[in-house]
Amino acid sequence: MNIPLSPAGINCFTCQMRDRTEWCSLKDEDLRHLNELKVCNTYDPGQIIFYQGNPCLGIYCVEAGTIAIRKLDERGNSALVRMATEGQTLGYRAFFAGGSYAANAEALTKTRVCFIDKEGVRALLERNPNVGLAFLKHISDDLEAAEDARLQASHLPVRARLAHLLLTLKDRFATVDDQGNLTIELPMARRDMADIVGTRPETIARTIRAIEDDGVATFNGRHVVVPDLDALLDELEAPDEL
Amino acid sequence: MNIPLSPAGINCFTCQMRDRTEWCSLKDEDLRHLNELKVCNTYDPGQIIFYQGNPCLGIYCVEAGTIAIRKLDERGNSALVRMATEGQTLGYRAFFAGGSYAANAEALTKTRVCFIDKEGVRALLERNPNVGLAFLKHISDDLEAAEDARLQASHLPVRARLAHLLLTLKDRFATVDDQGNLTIELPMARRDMADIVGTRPETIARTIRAIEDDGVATFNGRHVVVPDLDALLDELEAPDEL
DNA sequence: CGGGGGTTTGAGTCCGTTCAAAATACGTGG
DNA sequence: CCACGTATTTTGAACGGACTCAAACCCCCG
Repeated sequence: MNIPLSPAGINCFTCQMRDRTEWCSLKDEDLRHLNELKVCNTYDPGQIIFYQGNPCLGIYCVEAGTIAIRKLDERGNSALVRMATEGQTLGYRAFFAGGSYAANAEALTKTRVCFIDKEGVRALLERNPNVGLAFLKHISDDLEAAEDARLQASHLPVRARLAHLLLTLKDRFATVDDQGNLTIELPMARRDMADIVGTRPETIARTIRAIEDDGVATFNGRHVVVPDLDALLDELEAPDEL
Repeated sequence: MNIPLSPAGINCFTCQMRDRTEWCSLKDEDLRHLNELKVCNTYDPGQIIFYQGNPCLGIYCVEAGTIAIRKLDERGNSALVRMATEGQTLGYRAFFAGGSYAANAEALTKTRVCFIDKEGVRALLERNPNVGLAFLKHISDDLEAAEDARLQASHLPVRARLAHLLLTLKDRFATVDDQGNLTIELPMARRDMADIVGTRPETIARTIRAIEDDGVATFNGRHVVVPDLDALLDELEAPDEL
């Protein structure tokens, strides 16, 4: 297969993503240090970057591609906790809590990831307190998102939650086609959408059907066309207005 | 009413809870600083310590009592995000994310809380890097708990989730009665249990009924007797075994 | 061209909700 | 200490959304 990602030998100094990461406050010496510590790897779709239950050996920095954080329970139920794209960091929760990873990280697309080993992270945290603050902010945001998701899941019907997912994906995967329609290229299978919304694939299929019947969006495999964004926005309200 | 809480003028040096908080690594000079910064307050049941949507002015440290963190959505639905008791810190999520509080904090019992203002927290963070690490650990644990709760909520029936809640409350509110039975004194109303489990009060009532009929526990207002802990533990499994 | 996984559809069931009313607990003032 | 009004909890009946089980379908790939 050909290489959509630039060759290895990535350099933190020239990394386009750095400003969006926790490392954005690092300068000169510290940045040089990070650059030496990190180890780069590429993954194909479907490959697992780290496994739920494995001890945390360090943290990962996504340079390119899309990754799914998927959590499994004892009986094989799974939930897609979150998705990570360029500039995001993975595995920090386990690192700070000091235990094992609580979820799998699975590449959805071709992906390039930098790994920074535990000791290295610790060293950088010591050298630059801003790194710690950046992580605190990041985790705080995640926590709020997780709690919001819980509220949503228990009070909104599947249809509203699916609409919410589409709007989330829009920010990262949408383009505008020749007719001026909004189109979204879904980065995941129906199964994954079910996991993320907290339901079954059958229900996702039926809900998609219902949304199409109402003319809010048209689904064609992973290709979604949204003629009127407002109509999709309206789906977010719970079924009570007048 | 009489005074279950000792008089004001609390001192961080003698605070029994300090070892359990993020401040456990503070020594001498820093601790003195914290002691001067903090402002103590007492609250009666039902009083709000801070409001969802209000800007974060600092963080709170619970010295005695039980507090409910309750989140409301636009339509008046509420969910009990978590409960906080002695030694826990509140409001740190908003502090680090830099925005407003994402939930109400409401005293469930008589409560004494110390407030540390934003600037003060910042100063302590700078003086002692361990404080930041302690917060990172704390938030990481919260994040995992929140994500677990989400998985639970979408895959387990109400009955299992209620059992889970009872087991959580056991750690903090259970005693053993004269016959050797485990008894739990619930710190909240049915309404709150519904919120925490993510359902309606009616369903909680019915589920309690079902649990009683099966002899797993006996409810009498807020007084719960559990004759056999194992039976309660069994409720956690999903309804599939043989 | 023949699998094989993922997706869609269908029918039936169950769990939890809604709406409404009865019962109980609680706090207040007489 | 009791009576009363209010709020919470419990119960009932009917409805509905999502699940389960199972079969048909589709698309991709070898």
